[in-house]
This record gives sequence, C-alpha cells and structure tokens, in this order.
Amino acid sequence: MANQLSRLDQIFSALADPTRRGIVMRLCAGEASVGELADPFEMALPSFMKHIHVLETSGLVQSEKSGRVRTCRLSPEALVGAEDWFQQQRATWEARLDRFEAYVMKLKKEKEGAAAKRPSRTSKRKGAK
Amino acid sequence: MANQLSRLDQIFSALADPTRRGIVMRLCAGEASVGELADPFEMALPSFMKHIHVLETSGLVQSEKSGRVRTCRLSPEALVGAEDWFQQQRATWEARLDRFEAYVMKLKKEKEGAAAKRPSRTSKRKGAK
DNA sequence: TATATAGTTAGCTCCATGGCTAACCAATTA
DNA sequence: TAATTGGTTAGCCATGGAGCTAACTATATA
Repeated sequence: MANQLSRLDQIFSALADPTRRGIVMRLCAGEASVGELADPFEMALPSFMKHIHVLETSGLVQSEKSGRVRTCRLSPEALVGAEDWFQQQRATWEARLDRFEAYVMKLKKEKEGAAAKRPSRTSKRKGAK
Repeated sequence: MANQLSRLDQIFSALADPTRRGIVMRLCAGEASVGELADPFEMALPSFMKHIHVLETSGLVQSEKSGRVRTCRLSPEALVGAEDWFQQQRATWEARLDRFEAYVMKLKKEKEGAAAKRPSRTSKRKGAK
C-alpha cells in the first residue's frame, strides 16, 4: 500500500516543484498561515493545500491549526538532511579529484623525467576558472 | 511546447529517484560506462537509459560515446548549484533565528527587569543539540 | 563474414502528480 | 442568529514518469 519512499525521495521530489520551493523559501523567513502562503500563487486553494500536504509528509513543514487558521512553519532538520547528502557527494567527489590531481602530478613528474630526451610539450586544460 | 522547467526543478526531480541518486553517487567516484552503471540495478536497459537521459537533461551528468560504449561522468556544477540553494535557504533561516534569539533576549531582559517583583521562571528550549 | 556486445528506438502499460470545481464544515464577526 | 472567512473533502481529468518487451543499429571479435 504505502509505497515506502525514502525520506530523501520525498524531500527531493517535494523540492522539485517551484510552488513548493516558493513555500519553503517563504517559510524560511518565518511562519505563516495557509492563506498568507497561498496568496502569491494563482491557484485554487485545494490545489495549493495539496502542496502543503506534500511538504508536510516530506517532513519539510509542520503545521498546526488553532481556531480556523492553520499555521505552517519550516522544520529545518529535513532541509539540513538533504543538504548533508550534497556534502557527502561533494566529499567523495573532491577526494577523487585530489587523487586525480596527485596522479596528474605523478604523470607530470615522469614526463619531466623523460623530457631530457624529447622536446617538451605543455599539456593544456580547458576552462580552468 | 517545451515545458521550460527551471534548472532547479530538473535537478531536484532528477535526484528524487533512488536509482538516479545511485548513479550520481557512483559517478562521484569516477566516470563509468552505461553498462557498468546499470550492472547493480535489476532493471531492463531501456528503462535504465531513461534515467541516464534524465540526468543528462538535468545537467547533472554528461556522456560521450566512443565506439559502441558510452561513458558517463558527473558534471558537478549542477550539483553545486543545488547545494547553493540549500545554503541560501539556511542563510535566511538562520538570520531569522538570530533575530528571534535577539528578540527572546530582549524579552528576557524585560522580564528580568520586572522579576524583582515576581518569582523568576527560566524559559526552556527543547532539542538544543 | 558471422556472431556477440553495447546501446538505442518504438511503443505499450500503470499509476502518481498537479490542476480544477463543487460542496461542505467550523470558527469569527455583524 | 445570519453571514463571512479560512480551510477541507470528494471527485474528476490530463499529463508525465517509471517500468516493460520487442526489434533494431552499430561496433568489436572470432
């Protein structure tokens, strides 16, 4: 029944929608009612509420109702969780780059070792900003 | 015609799928052929190729074919772009928290000012790791 | 040249997503 | 108590995403 999506699945697919990113951005600035949140969007309320619901089940947003107004706030743990994923990827990716750089340096050294015999040729890299 | 999804839409929805996150993680460790990438996944090749294609149009992955083998590599700019989005959210969110904290401090001070008359009560915060 | 390998294309299902309207509570406010 | 406001529920529809099989192309290899 329940498709048992992983937490990251839910967070990323929640953030894949511009309306929902808009909501999250708005909530980063502070809590707000559903009406306030919906105001900037040209969309029927029920449609909008679905977005809120998606954000809630993803764990990005919490809400509570008092009287007839529902107030939403960000729950940043989820956001941070996703951010962590990127940092992990970057870590392994940068580690590899370091190794690659070391490898290139080694190649370069070997080349320079052999360069005494042949005319030298500097290697080129494109787009090194 | 072309639905003109924003770059972030594409990146996040690309990362919303565990197969595709798997591919990205694998590619963080270095380039690989489609076959190598597909190997760990129990999935027909055409289905798998769709994932590769999604990753390519999102800008997360680049590939080139030489002979009959297509080699894929990460293009990290896209990843970094998404990571940036989180950092921006976090920035505004933390700025708010700072302001909030300042506000709480102010309240606290005012309270302490009045505390000479009434018994003091320390405010509590839950989950301050 | 025949066979195997590595992708690719075409085309089909299924169901999740994003939007809508209409009708419906339940608190406020007049 | 009647009307308004703020949200909710139900249900419809169109699109797109993720998977499949079958058949095809192009490059290596025997």
